[in-house]
Amino acid sequence: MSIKKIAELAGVSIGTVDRVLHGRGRVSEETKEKIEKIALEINYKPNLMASSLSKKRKATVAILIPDPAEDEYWQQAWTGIESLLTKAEKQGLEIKNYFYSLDNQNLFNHFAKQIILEKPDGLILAPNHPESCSNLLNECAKVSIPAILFDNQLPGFNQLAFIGTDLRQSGILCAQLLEMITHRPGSFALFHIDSPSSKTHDMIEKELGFKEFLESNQSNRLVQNFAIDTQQDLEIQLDAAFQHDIAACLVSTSKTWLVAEYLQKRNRRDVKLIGFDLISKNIELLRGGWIDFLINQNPERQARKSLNRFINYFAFGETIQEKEYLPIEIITKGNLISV
Amino acid sequence: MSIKKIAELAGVSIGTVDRVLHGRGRVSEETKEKIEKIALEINYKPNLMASSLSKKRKATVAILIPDPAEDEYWQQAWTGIESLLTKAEKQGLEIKNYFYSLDNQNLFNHFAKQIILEKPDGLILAPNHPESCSNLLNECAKVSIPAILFDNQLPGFNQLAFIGTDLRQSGILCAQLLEMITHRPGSFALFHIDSPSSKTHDMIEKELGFKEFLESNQSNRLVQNFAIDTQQDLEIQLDAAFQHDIAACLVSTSKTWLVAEYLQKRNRRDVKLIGFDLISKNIELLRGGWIDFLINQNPERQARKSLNRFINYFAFGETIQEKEYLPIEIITKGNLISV
DNA sequence: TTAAGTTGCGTTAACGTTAACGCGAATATA
DNA sequence: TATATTCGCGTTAACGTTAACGCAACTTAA
Repeated sequence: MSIKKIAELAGVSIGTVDRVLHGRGRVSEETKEKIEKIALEINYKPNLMASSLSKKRKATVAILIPDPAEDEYWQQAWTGIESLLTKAEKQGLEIKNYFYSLDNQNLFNHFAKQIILEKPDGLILAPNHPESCSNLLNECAKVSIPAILFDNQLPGFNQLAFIGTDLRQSGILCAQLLEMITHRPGSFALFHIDSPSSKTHDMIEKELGFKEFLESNQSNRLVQNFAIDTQQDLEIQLDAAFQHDIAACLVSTSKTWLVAEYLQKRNRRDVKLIGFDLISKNIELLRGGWIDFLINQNPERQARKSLNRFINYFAFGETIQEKEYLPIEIITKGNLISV
Repeated sequence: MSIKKIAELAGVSIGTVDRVLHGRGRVSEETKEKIEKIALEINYKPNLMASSLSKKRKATVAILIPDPAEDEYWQQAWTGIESLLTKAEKQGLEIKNYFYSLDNQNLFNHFAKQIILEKPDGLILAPNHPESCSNLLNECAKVSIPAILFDNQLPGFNQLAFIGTDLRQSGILCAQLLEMITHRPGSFALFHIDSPSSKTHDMIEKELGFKEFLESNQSNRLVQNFAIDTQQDLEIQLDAAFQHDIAACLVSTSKTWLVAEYLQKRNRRDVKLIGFDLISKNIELLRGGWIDFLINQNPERQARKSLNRFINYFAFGETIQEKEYLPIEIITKGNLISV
C-alpha cells in the first residue's frame, strides 16, 4: 500500500501519483510538489515486483564478446554470463548475445550496427578491436544506452563503467613474486607473446608495472624484453632469448604455457616462470611445476559481475558504479584446486 | 499467462492448477497427473514477481554470528551481510540478526533458544561454541529450518550446507609458499596463538595440511610447534621459540601480527612469515614487509554468499547446495590494494 | 463563433499468483 | 432417512504498479 497511501495523503488518485513519480507530465505544478513532498516524507520505495509485473516490456541487454568457442579465456567469460542467465530472465531481463571473432573486425562492425538498430537497454562489451569499439560506444552514448566494459579498458573512455583487474598492478605483483622466489642471480625476461607480435594495451600496462616495481625497489635485476611471434618458429626465438642468463620469466599473456613447455623440453628447472590466466594448458604446467604462479584475471567473475550490475540496475534500481577493480588473484599449485 | 495457460490446456480452473502446483490437495489424482504432465510439457516456470507480490508473508532469515563490534574479522563478515540487506528486503526477506560474544556461551544459548521459538525460515550460522551450535542445529533439523554454516565447519555435521575455505588445503598452500620463498636453511615454526591456548578445529586442520605438504614433498625442513598463550608474556614465549634456528613461520590464526611485531622488534629480516586474515594490524605489517603472505579467508564474501543463497532459495526457488569452498586467496604487498 | 487542441485529473483493466471462500455432489455418520 | 463431513472443483479479491482511456474545463486557431 504505497502509491495508494501517497494518493490518499495527497487527496488525489493513484494515477496522478504515478504520473508524478514517473515524470509523465499532465499534472499541475502544485499537486506535483505536494506529491513529491509526501513521497519523500514517507520515504516511498516502489515495489519492484509489482512494477516489473505490471509493465510488460522487458529490458534487453546486449552482450558483445569474442566467440567462446574460439578461445578458452572467453569461454570462461561466457560461463560467467550463463550462470546468471535464468536469474536475469526471472528478473525480467532479456539477454541477447553477439559473439564476434577476435580476428574478424568486420563481424564486429556488423554486430555493432545491428545493436545500434535494435536499441537494447544495456550493453556489455569486451573491448577488442579498439576503433570499432570506440565508435559503438559513441553511438551508445548518443542514444544513452548504458554500457559496461569488462576485461580491458578502452583508452579514451575513462568515464565509462568498467569491471576488470588493475593491469599495472598485476605487473608490479609479478615482479614482487619473482623477486621473492628467485634465489639465484640472473636477469628477468619479459615475454610478450601474440600471433602478430604487437603489444596491446594490457601488455604495455603489465610491462610498465613490472619495471616500476624493480626500479622503485632498487632491484639489481636486468630486464630483458622479448616479443615472440607465434607464427614464427618458437624454439628458435626462445633459444635466442635464453642465450642470456635468465633466472626468471614473466609472460604477459595467457600464452605462458608456450614458455613452460620450452623450459620443460630444455629441462630448465632453474628458471622461474609466472604468467596469466587459468586456461587448461597453463593449469597443466602449473601442476607440473613448470609454471610457478599464474595471475588469474577471472574473466568468469568479471562477466558475471557485469551482468549482475544490469540486473541490479533494472530490477533493483541501483546505479551502475563506474569502475570496479577485482582482486588480483595469485594462483599456485597449493590453491589451484580451490578456484 | 502461465498458470492460466495450463488451466486452459487442462480444461480446469487456475485454482485447481495452483492447488496441484503447491500440493495443497483437494484435487483428484486424475486431474493432478494431467496438470503435472502439461506443466512439464510447456516447461512451466512460475513468475516469482507475481508470486512474491501475491503472498503477503515474508520469509525471515536469522543470522547468528559473533558481535562485529568485538572483532574485526567478524566485522568484515557483517559487512558482507549488510551489503545485501536492502536487496534481500526488496526480495521479500526479513533479516533478524543475533550477535553473540565469543567468550559468552550463555548469550549464544539464549539466542539459540530465542531463534527456535521464533521459527525463522532460514538460519545463517558461524559455528563457534561447538556444543551449543550442535544443539541448535539439531533443533533446526527437527523443525526443518534450513541452516547454512560459514567460516568454520562443525565436526559431525558434514551433510550441512557450508560456505568457507578448505582449511587443510590452506595449510598445504602455506607450506608451499614458505618453501618457495625461504632461501636459507633452518626449520619452520608453526605458531598456534590464542587466548586460552587451545587448538581449535581450524588450527588443527591447517597444521595437518602444513605437515602433509612438507612430508609428501620430502622437504628436509624440521617443523617446530609452538602454542602461544596471549594471556602470558609474549616476548618470553617467542624468545624461547626463536632459540631454535627458525627460517620461516606460519601462524595459524589472525594473530599473525604478534609474531610480525616481535620480528620487527628483534629486527629479524631473515625470518619469513605467513599468516591468516586481512585485519588491519596484519595489513600494516604486510605493508611494512614483516609479513610475507596473508591467506585471506574472506569472511565478507563468505557471509555475503550465505545470505545470497537464501535470497536465491526464497526468491528464485534455487536449491541450497551443500558445500562450497571459496578460493584460497593469497595476499601479498603487490595485490593488497586490489582486495 | 466554432472546431480542435491542451491541461489536469480520475478510472480501470491488466500483469501472474495466492489463498480464502463457496458450492454441488458424493460419502459417512447418526 | 436426515444430517455432517469430505471431495473436487470454480470463483474471486487481493498484492502494488503501469498505462491506456475518458472527460470535463479551459485555451488556441481559423
